[in-house]
This record gives sequence, structure tokens and C-alpha cells, in this order.
Amino acid sequence: MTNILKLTLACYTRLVGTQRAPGLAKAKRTLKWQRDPEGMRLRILEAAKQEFSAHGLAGARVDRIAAKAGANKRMLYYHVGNKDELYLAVLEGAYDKIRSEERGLDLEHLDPPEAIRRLIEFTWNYFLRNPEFLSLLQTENLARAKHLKKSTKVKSMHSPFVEMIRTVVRRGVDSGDFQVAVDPVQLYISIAALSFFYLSNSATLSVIFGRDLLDKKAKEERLAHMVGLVLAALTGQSAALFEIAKTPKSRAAVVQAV
Amino acid sequence: MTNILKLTLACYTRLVGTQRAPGLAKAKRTLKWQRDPEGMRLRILEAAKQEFSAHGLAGARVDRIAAKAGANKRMLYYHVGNKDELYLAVLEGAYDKIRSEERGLDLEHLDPPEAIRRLIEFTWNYFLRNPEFLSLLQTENLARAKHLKKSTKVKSMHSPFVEMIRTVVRRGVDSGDFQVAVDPVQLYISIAALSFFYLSNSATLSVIFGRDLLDKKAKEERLAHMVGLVLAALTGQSAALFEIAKTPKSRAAVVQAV
DNA sequence: GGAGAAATTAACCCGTTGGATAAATACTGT
DNA sequence: ACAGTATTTATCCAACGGGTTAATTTCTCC
Repeated sequence: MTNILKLTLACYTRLVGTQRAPGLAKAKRTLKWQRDPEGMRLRILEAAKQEFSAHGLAGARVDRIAAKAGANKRMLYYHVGNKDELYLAVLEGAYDKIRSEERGLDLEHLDPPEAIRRLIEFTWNYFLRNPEFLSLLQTENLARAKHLKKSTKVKSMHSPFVEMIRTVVRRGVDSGDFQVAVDPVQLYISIAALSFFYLSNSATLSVIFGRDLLDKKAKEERLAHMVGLVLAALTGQSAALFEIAKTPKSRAAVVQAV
Repeated sequence: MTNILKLTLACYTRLVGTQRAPGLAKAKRTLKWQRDPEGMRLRILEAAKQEFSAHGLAGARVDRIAAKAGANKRMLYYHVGNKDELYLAVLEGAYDKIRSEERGLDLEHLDPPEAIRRLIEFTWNYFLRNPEFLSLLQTENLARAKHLKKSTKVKSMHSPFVEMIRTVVRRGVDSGDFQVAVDPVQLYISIAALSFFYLSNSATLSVIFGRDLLDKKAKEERLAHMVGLVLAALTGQSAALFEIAKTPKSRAAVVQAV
């Protein structure tokens, strides 16, 4: 079929040095390939991430991963393992990455409402920048977390956000900024939910609503809405808080005449 | 492999009348099978719904669908079509069902806060009662709504909720119950998001948090949290509204000391 | 009661796919 | 320079899986 053709075209072409040690008088013969175990492993995992997020676990094709990685299929098994192990490695990498970025977020020195805003913005932007993460989570949940349960590594990678939220909420209640001491786990899930669902389901929602939920304006409106909703709930200053949406444009969209 | 065995075991056994027209003097020979085109079609679609929601599009197996339906594989193609057409039929059926139930929800005669609460409770309970719907949406979104885009049927099935919300919000602002005239599409998406994400991602979240998010208590807390969050945002009565959570138990959980 | 259509069964086809085996090539230390 | 090991390529294959073909059985209408 045309499959072989596609694979060849999509194939990452590894450039191999044509001459080795060009300084030598006797020109060495052309190398057919080079060793690069670390690079190979990284390229395999990156290709696998793309493949699994684009097609899910069952839909992913081992041959395509190999082709995208510019490798021979045998290399996947040599460097990582079989399809399932490859998938789990990708999943663990994805969690590792987000946890690491989460830890970089410093909310301590911000006043509570601003801290919550930052939290929402980070979540939103991270999901926007890493759509494969959303897909991988969806895939894993369709599998009822069968693979994740086997990963002691992921189980030990706790998100720092729950504790961050707990602290911020406590501070907010103390300072009088917040009216209610919400459960940090619930709030964490809700903040994730507002962004996650919008983005992960944007394809079907766009069809249903007959408009593109991912264009610039729509995304601005969404972010403003989410920030307004959560902060209004916490502070009780609904009208005022929906107003502080960053841009006049998005503010107008959120606080529109109904 | 053991596959054949599994299929046989899982197979829906269609009971066939052993005797036809038992009143006749001459006992007719035993029927090997009976005709039942409508029933067959329904059983096929039901089996397909289970299979697609359990395994996704690529992971679904045509043979398993046939076995579950108590049918021959050939029947799928005879009554519905190939795998893709089968999948689309299931998807359309799922949308048809939720739209129909949505239309049954009457919010006109309720005061605005109560109407919003009902809306959230309906969404939450519908997702709880129809987990396959969540899975199907996830699957379709992983496919970037490729199939849904081809369905004129679904495109024309608008949810009545957006207009319901628009009316309710308008009434709420007029009556002074609500402080802010939120975009009904955004609110619709947010309400769906809060339930959808929690349930569709409960598997991975349960692993991450190390506890079962689907047990009775957790579900009560979640519902109370969602209602509190949305109503607090709309009314600005944060503390008061988080308090009106139905049960004392769940209320205590939501408005807990941090 | 029987002919023709509708519904169902049974068996087969063939490209795909995950995985395995074996051979070749590139490095590394001595 | 060369032996030994690590890395990569080149083939192969048995099972699977969607889809098809052809034969069988039931039902309906005259």
C-alpha cells in the first residue's frame, strides 16, 4: 500500500557524517550510520509521544514511531521496550514535565486573588502549549489508568499545586480577600477542569457551536471567563472581579449585555 | 489464542423458540434462528456503544461487537455499515439521547439560583448515569471530531441549555439574584467542564491523589463544591451559598477549616 | 404450498502489525 | 591494530482484524 511511501516520506532523516576523521591522509570510507544511544532514546520517546497523543494507545503504530524517530523498529525494543512500556515511559515523561514546571511557579509573594489568577493562567497556558499532555491523559483515562497504576514513579510525583492552593486560600481567608475556605483538592480539580475540558473537547464543541473555539478571541474570552468565575466565587465580588479581566476586549465579551 | 474462548463466553446468547407453531399436529422442526431485524439492529448498536466506549475507535474489535450482540459479524455490515459508520451511528445516538433528556428539564418556573443548581445536578447525574457518553466524547475528541464533522444530523441537534441559561441569567440579573451577566456559552461549557473532567479523568486523578474519587462521599462533596462555586460566582454570596449545600455532611466537607 | 425476498450463518481472504531473529557495522579499551 | 562489545540494520513471521463471498434458513405473499 501507500503506507511504506508515507513512512519513508515522514521519516526523520538522520544525517550521518560522510567522512570520518577528515584530517587523516587516507580518506576513510563513508559511514553508514553513527552511534548515538542517548539521542536515539530521546528521539524515540519524542516520536512515541507524538504518535500516542495523535492516535491513542491502540491506534498508535510501532512502525510509525520508528520512522518518525529516524530509527529501525528494532531500536524501540532495544532502548525502551515493547509498545506498552514505550507508552508508559511517554506518560511518565509527561507527568514529570508538568510537575517540574509547576514547581517553578512561585505564588508565595502574591496577594491571594493574584495568586489564583496566576494559577489559572499557568494551567491554561500549559495545556495550550502541550496539547499532547491532554491527549495522553484522555487516552490513559479511557484505559481507566491501567498503566498509570503500575507506575510507582508517577504515584510519587505529587503536584505542588494542592499545597500551594491550601496556603493561598488560608491567606486569603485570613486577609479577608476570600469569603470561603474551599477544599484545595476540589479547587485544584475545578481549575484544571475549566481549562482541560474546554481544550480537550474543543473539537466536538466547535462543531456543536458552529464556531472555532480555538481562535485568538475565543481563547481570550475563555481565560477571562475562568478567572472571573473562580475569583468571583472566592471573593464574592462578582461584578468587580469579572471586570478586572486583563484586556478591555475580553472584559467586554465576558460582561456582555445578555 | 484465548480470544475465541473469550468471545464465546461473552457472547450474548439469543434464545430461539424451540418449536414453531406448537399447535400444529405435525411438530415442526426446531428453528435454528429467528428473524428480528429491528431487535438485531438495536442489539448491534448497544454492543457497539459498549465496545467503542470501552476501547475507543481503534481499540474496538468488530468481532467483539458481533459476539456481544449475539450476532454474526456479517450482520454489522448488513444492518449498519462498516466500522466507521457503526461508530458514527453510536455517536449520533449518544447525542440524540442527551439532547432528548435535556429538553425534558424545565427551568422556567424556578428562581434563578435554583435553576442553575438543577442544571448542574442534571449534568452531573447524566454523566454519572451514562459513562459511555463521556468515553465516546473523549474518543471523538482524540480524533479531533473527524467523524462528527461529517454528521449533519448532530450538527443540527442544538442543546437547549444555552438558551435556557441565557434566559435564567437574564432573569437572575433582573431580579438582583445575580450580580453578573455571564456569557451563556461560557457558563454552559464551565458547568459541563466541572462534571466532565472530574468523572472522565477520575481514573488518573484517583491514582494521583491516592484515593477513590468515585466513592459515595467523594461524589457528594464534588457536587456540593460545583454548585457552591458556580452559584457563589453568580450571586456574590460566597459564604452563604456554599452553605446551602444539601446535606450537612457534604456542606461540612466543602466549607471545611483549611 | 411454494416462489421469491429478507435475514442470517459459515467460511474465507489478505493486508497489517507487534514482535523476534540474525547479521552487519561502529565504537572502545588495550 | 584488533578483539570484544554496543548499537544499528535487514528480514522474517505468525496472529490478528476488517471486510467479503457464498451458501442457508426463515418469512411473506399469493
